[in-house]
Amino acid sequence: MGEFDTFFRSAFSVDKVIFSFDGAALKVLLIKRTSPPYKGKLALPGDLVYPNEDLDLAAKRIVEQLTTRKNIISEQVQTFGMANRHPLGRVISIAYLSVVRAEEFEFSPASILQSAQWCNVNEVGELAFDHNIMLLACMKKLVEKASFSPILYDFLPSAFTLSELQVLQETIFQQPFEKRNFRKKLLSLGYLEDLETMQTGVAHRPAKLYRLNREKWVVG
Amino acid sequence: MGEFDTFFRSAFSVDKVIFSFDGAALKVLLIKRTSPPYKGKLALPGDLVYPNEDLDLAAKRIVEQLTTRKNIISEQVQTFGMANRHPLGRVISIAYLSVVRAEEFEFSPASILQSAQWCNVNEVGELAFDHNIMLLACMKKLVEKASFSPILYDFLPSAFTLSELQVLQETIFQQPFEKRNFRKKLLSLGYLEDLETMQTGVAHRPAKLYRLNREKWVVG
DNA sequence: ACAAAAGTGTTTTTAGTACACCCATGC
DNA sequence: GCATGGGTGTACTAAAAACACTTTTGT
Repeated sequence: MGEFDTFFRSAFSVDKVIFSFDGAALKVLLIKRTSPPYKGKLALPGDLVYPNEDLDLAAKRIVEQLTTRKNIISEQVQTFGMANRHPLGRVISIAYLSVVRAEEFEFSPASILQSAQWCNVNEVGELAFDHNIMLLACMKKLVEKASFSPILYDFLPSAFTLSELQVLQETIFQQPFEKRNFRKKLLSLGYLEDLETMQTGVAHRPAKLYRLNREKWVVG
Repeated sequence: MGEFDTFFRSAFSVDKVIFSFDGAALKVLLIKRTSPPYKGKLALPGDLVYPNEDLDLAAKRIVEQLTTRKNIISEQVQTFGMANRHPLGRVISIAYLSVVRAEEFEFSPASILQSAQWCNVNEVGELAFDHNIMLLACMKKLVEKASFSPILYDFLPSAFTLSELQVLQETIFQQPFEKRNFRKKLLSLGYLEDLETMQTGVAHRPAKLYRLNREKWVVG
């Protein structure tokens, strides 16, 4: 038996963990599977990778099949390769992470057919395949990245208030921050720009709006 | 054409980035390829994954083919999946990282046949496949992990001096540390135990030996 | 005695923590 | 005018940075 017969009998898939934030909780995009295996079960959106398709492009394709938006960044997180993880054959799966704003992530007809929905990450229940483990790995990665990259700002609109940012960080890091120290710290970092405009239509003193200046971001 | 024919024509391999430290520089284990493609070229050790073999076990197997030692920990780093990365077919490769002591990593007959050798990571030249990129990704991962896990202690013998530890950290983080502050910091962390023995046979004041108490390690 | 690396204390600077009150808007 | 969240300053504490000399061994 030649190498081809022995080894070239496998497939790989990409599964997407797409996060958003609704102002109170971290959400993940799930679909209801329309075909076996695990038909009818909630799962992460994903697909097999075409034989001549780069992995990163497969991740991009899967996102673009779900929404009418373009240019969403995908980041590889981890590969899941237990021999028995897929009931129909040897399929390893590479988990990719994206962070989006739900308001801008308009569902495509294809994702509506699959009952795409935003679920609170703490209330997803049992998912198809090893997708619960994938979700946990991506949540961990998100927390890691949050300390060293501007990834959390992808959850927010381009203009946001410091309170919105604080609630987001408290949700992701799962700890409360003291208001004055939080504001002092963030403004001292120098990458938030005061837009010199205000919230409107709120039943309390309106907050200043800020934007992230990515050029001024420095690691750490 | 069914799903099987379309998709189940791929293979995956595991490539190992095995690091050691010779007291001055970070080293990586390379072999000389004995078969095409890239025959005769330096490469990371790796192999195709068997159809019913877990990925993590494949990583373990590849390490165990290289040395007479057992129980070496492998950690998954990143998956490389450009469609054209392997000249003979669609093969994605999962890079795994290990940290070992070269003194204890006795080469097996198989690795001697492949001219296994420790190369300074800054002097590897052009490697087979996309292995230069893999090496860089694993070096980055090593630096990341070094801040949050006791991985660097796998480079050191069980009894080591603070100076050895300092040189190691300076090499990995590529920055010098001030001696007194370095020692104060590390001893304050509380996970180094004074073995109450000394170096012998050195032409200067002998240093105290310490060991890592992994139970006392705390994250951060 | 000298070369070579080990070992140690104190001051200064910086970053983090804790804490309480006034402000602007919608209703 | 009152409820709601926005916005600010200062004192205290802990950690990090800077810095120079003495000690122990082999040769």
